Amino acid sequence: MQETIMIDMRERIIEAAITVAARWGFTQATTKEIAREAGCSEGIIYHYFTSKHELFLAVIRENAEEFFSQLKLEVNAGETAGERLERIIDFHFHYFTGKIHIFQILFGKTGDAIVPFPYVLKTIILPYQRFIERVIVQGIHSDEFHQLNSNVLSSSLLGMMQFNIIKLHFGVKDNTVDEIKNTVKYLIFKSLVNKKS
Amino acid sequence: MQETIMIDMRERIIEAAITVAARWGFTQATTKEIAREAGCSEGIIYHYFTSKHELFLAVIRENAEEFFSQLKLEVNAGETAGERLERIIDFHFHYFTGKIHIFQILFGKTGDAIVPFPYVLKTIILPYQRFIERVIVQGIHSDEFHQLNSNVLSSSLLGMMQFNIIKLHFGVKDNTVDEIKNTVKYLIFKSLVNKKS
Amino acid sequence: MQETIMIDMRERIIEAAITVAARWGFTQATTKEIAREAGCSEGIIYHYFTSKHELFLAVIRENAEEFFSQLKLEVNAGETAGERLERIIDFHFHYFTGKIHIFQILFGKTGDAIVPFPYVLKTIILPYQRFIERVIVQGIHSDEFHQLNSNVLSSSLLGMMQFNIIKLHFGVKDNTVDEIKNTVKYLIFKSLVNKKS
Amino acid sequence: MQETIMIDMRERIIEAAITVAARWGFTQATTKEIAREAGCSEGIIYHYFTSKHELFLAVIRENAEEFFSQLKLEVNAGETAGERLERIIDFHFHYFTGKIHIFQILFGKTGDAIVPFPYVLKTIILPYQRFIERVIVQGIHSDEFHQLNSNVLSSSLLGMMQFNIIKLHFGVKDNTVDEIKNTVKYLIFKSLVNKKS
DNA sequence: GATGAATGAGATTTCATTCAT
DNA sequence: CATGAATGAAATCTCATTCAT
Repeated sequence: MQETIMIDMRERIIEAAITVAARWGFTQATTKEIAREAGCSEGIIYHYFTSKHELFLAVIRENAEEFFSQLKLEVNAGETAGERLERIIDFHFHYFTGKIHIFQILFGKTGDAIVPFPYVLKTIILPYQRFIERVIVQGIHSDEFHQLNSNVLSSSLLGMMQFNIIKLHFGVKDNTVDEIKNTVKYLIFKSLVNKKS
Repeated sequence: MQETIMIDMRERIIEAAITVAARWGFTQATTKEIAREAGCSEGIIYHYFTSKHELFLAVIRENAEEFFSQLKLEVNAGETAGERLERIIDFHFHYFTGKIHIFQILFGKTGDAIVPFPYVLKTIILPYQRFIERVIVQGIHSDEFHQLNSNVLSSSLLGMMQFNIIKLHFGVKDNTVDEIKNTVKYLIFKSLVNKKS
Repeated sequence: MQETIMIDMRERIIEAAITVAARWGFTQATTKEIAREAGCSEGIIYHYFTSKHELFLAVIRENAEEFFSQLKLEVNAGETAGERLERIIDFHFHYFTGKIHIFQILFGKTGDAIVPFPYVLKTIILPYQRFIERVIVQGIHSDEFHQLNSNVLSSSLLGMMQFNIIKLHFGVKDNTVDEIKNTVKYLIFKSLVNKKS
Repeated sequence: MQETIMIDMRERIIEAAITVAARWGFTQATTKEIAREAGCSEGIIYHYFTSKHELFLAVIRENAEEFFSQLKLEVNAGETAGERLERIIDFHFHYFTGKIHIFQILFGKTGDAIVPFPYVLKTIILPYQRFIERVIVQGIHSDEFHQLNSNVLSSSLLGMMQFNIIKLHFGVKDNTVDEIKNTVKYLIFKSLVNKKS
């Protein structure tokens, strides 16, 4: 009857799966709960996905695609390595403080019987880290940045952003998003950037 | 029968619970599996703990106590704030690359139906972060460190250490533990330390 | 659109039902699978048949009719009881080594929640056995055959033909069809036929 | 409370499984129904068997063992091939008209999704047929029997016995067990036995 | 203390059948 | 006529917890 109810059931199931999984993880997300959240029967889930496992692989795949395409669009608008790195930080905080559900799914858990962490690490987190690393390497080559361990640096940047966002997500409001962003940027650029530039 | 086998069944159950939970999380750790790992019956678990939930609260509590007492012992041996911060980093990598099971339990998962993340955050992660923060604040007061946001800084340090350890734990050997430690220390001290000191 | 594709959807569903049911029985034959095999939607099945149960009753009824009409045509061409009995054996092996799926439907699946065995027994198997029995009785009356228990004899003939065909159907090629037929005929006629005839 | 209720749960589940499967086959035999028949909870089935499939494999294995050991005991008491063959027929009718459930499981269906017919054929029916065949071959070698196709003969004997028993099992009382046995024996021995012997 | 058989609630998955289009 | 999305009941299987021994 209502227009909103009529929109693509497959999409609604995926949205519901994210919402429910964000609470306690993939395994704890029951099909019953997902169906309730999506406002449909449990059976219909199996019309669109062959199993709960397939459903979550689809959730991850489709959200990862969206994340990376937005990330690249945003970051490539920067010209220097410094600008790009700053855009990465801005985008990360914008994305994960806005769409909090997806953050949970993509970065929040180290493993689950349904979607093992190694899979998430390989398909999402490491590609993201390496994307950041490439920006740092560019900066080093162009002499914009110091010769530092770009791999550990990019991993560290990701780690610090994540941890601060988790705190926010669980209601620990020690700082505003801007305060966090500024300190993170200071930390990174203080080490990386050549005095003159 | 044998004395060595008899020593503290309670302890053996806790150890087994850690081992099993390290694999896929608290919920996926079944009592059957824990009993098998501990070499006892399922029933006896309920003699020592009122429920699976209680068992894991005990696991967390007792490991947290051990972690914090070791941490303090190690860190307080440092005299200046700089020394103490360095000892924190050394201890963190030593502890979590060695006792990998506990790392998983304490820091690895953002939530679980059995042991909700907010509980872990409140009882373990935030106290740890605030312990680090106090060291930084000391350094600022003693003019050893710059006037920076100590809260974000300590959170960031925790986040970057964690992320690099997760990578190691899941077999991504981009760097040695020493390379990681050195870069993390450089990153932190470059921002914090006054030129003169 | 194409005429050839359109010809008798009902017939196509019945054919598909036989093929699918021959695999694992009536209950295991899902409407989804039948629809796939027939190249139509699941819904249309319910336009031609009120239920899956009705569909299989129709499958059995219509195939039984065809079988019996061919059987009678073939057998009645024989003049003596001996000739007729031989024609029954020839026809049975000819028909069921060709139409192996129908054999499975009519004789192979002895009972199922969808089409109970007593129904199959009453509507197909016993009428067939009694048809054979009547031929034997004729032979006895005409003094062509010995005075033997025609009921057990006809049942036995049916049983031995069935068992040998099942073996063939499941790939046990101990003998050729001709070897089987010859031995079965020898067995039956050795007992039945009067020395003189 | 009652003594009969206390006997081995595993055995009770197996007995119940046979009873229930005898009705509509393995697939139709639900764990709920088996539990009801055994007077226990559904869960306990999985304490003794890893799956419904395993349960039925155990049912088949254990009954087959019992059947073959009884068969051999009985048959080997016969001295000549003729005596042995007669004992096979007697035993078959005794066994399958008495323990009707097992007959259903072992010989009644050409296939089921849970226990595929090829498995039953290979592990039970063909070994049985070949056991009969060896007796016939012995008789041929000892010149007791005619030179006939022992394979088709043994298969046919099995087929005719089976078919007559199925009729009895489903209440078609055209003949008594003794009438059937006598006619089957006449049929077989008339063809096989040398005039003189 | 210790065992492990037994329970029962709940999870995933299947599928005949219906119904809006 | 024809489609296939949607439903809901039921089936298999899991597992924390209890309890007689």
